[in-house]
Amino acid sequence: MPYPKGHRAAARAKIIDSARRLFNRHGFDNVSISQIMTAAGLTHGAFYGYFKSKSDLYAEVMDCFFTNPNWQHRWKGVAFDPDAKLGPQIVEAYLSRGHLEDIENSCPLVALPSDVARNGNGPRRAFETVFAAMVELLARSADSRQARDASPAIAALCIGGMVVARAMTDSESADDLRASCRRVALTLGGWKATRPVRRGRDPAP
Amino acid sequence: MPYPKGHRAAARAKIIDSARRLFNRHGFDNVSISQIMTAAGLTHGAFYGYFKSKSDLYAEVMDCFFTNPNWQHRWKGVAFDPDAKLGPQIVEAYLSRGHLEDIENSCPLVALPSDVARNGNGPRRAFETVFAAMVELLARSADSRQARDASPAIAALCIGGMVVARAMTDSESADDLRASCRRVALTLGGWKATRPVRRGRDPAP
DNA sequence: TGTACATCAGTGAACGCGCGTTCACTGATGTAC
DNA sequence: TGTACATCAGTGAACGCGCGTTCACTGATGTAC
Repeated sequence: MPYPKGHRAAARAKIIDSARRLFNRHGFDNVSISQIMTAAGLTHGAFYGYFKSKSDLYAEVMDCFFTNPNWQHRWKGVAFDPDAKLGPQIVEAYLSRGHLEDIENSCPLVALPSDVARNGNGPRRAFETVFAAMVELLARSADSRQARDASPAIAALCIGGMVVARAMTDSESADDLRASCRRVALTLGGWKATRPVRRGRDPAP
Repeated sequence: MPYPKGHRAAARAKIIDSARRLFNRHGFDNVSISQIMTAAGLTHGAFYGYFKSKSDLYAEVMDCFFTNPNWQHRWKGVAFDPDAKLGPQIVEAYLSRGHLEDIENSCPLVALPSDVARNGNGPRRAFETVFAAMVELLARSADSRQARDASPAIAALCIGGMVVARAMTDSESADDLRASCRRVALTLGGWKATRPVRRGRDPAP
């Protein structure tokens, strides 16, 4: 045991974290193994000591938003109130300017849907799982049958709004779109506007 | 004038059409100039007689859904009723199984949003224009101020629903999601369910 | 406590490959006579 | 109508480059004595 216990696990986690940030920013196919490994503080050759191939990484990178029990920690600068309803807080956080701008820590449902759709079943199943987890969280906060039935649409609305807002050049149009989606999403869920406490100086959306 | 009049324009259009189909299916970065030119019946060297560079093609490929005056012809197998409201017909067509499966002729807002977000301002502006055209068409069919204000969210809902449905492995989940989005989108627009006449054997969504 | 050693995480040169782009050349065409 | 020619759309070899992947090797480490 020439290296400290947990060394390999820590290195592996660091590689996945580097890959997540780079994939979110540039997409699966525009990130090389060298870039990932350099960002993780290693050289490209070490990669194959941890993963069978580049495509093996795909599914692992998805494991973050909503499925991980610690999912709330993925939202930098947002403190969720565990005593209040989670649904409206998720909608607010999802459509926030923070989430729009923090590409690296973005929800993969927003950053990578086209890449996932073009790749194998591994990443697609991971994507499905994350989406199902998001829908489930929203449905749990629904008071009426109508609102519960609308949960998949509320999730699709949040994702679609962010995907389109990210593609826009004009930040004012993007703000308008986020505001429109936010209002409609909260109405669909039967929720009043809430605002999760922000830790940073992040201006309100 | 050693070649027939219009020869160049026709060849150029064919290259753009090949590029559109290939980009929709594989994404911007996974399609080579050779592939595009071969699909257009030419060799890769001829490309630079038509375009300055590969990225020059991006914006041109977006010019289809909604912005082109002939946009209705882009929907294969769907006949729009010009005497009825267009809004609900667009929602139905957008969230149809036909649109889900016909990747090559997909609306670029669904097929390419992540690619656009990662590329320069040219494709992004083209994307914005197509989105604005879609919102405008939806808003024109709105009867109330409330429905008109919801138009951007309706568009985002249609796009988000399709983007997520395309990423799913399970076609039943995808069908459920499309149905949920369709129902909610029609309600938001204040529209009753309509069904555009289908020319093909395409089963109803 | 000090030293010799076995372990194995990590290195970096090398591979074949396809990419975007360039450019000297080819050859089918419409035109002029 | 027949021929010689100028035009220019298209060809395909060549370029430098970075990719994913392999593998013989290095060298820092914890362990045994």
